[in-house]
Amino acid sequence: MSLNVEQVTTAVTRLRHMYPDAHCELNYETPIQLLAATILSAQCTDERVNQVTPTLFARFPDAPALAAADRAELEEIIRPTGFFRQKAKFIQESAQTIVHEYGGEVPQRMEELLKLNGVARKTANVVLGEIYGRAEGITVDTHVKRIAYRLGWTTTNDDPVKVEQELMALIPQESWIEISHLLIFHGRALCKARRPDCPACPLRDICPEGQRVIG
DNA sequence: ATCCCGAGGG
DNA sequence: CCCTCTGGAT
Repeated sequence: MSLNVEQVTTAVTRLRHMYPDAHCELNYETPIQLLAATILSAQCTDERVNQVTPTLFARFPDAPALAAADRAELEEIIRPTGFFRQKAKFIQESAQTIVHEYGGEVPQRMEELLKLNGVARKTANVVLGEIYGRAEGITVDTHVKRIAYRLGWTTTNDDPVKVEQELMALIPQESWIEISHLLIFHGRALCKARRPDCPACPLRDICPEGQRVIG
């Protein structure tokens, strides 16, 4: 067993102890609502997503409503999350496809989810893991990508698909859903993009980046 | 490689 | 001012 595989086991144990409640923090009631919230979460804190989704879901509660929504009204509601024109387009077109092609139900297969405009592997992995408990891959967002690279678990920091493949080869499948939540919580708390708090980090002894930082 | 895009922190 | 936040399409 390679060094990194042992490090992953060690890291998961420590992170689990540090963030026993790590989970998806997006608020939603239904699969289509999670899909919409996840699209909104691109380059945006989930805290801000949760500020707009109550209004969004009150006004457009399901796929038919989102599909038929007035685009300008939809854009206005989600504006604070940034990229609001693209996100409104993605949410509405996905809702229309789901209504017309999938009987109003969010598809349960990766292949079908990836056909939705605005949905790539990150969003598909969130939906599959959160709604159906299915781990076909690993959710690689900005936190997961950054921390995996710092830990030396991946060789690239700019190709999320390659990062996901390398992590899938390194991490046992039963941890695929959990690892993303743990790394996201860790990214927000300590292993931040700007000024990571390495002195407080429980992974410092197994982190090349942490040992380079002074403090 | 570039564009979409707002809000908060340093 | 610059950087970052559960990205994706062109």
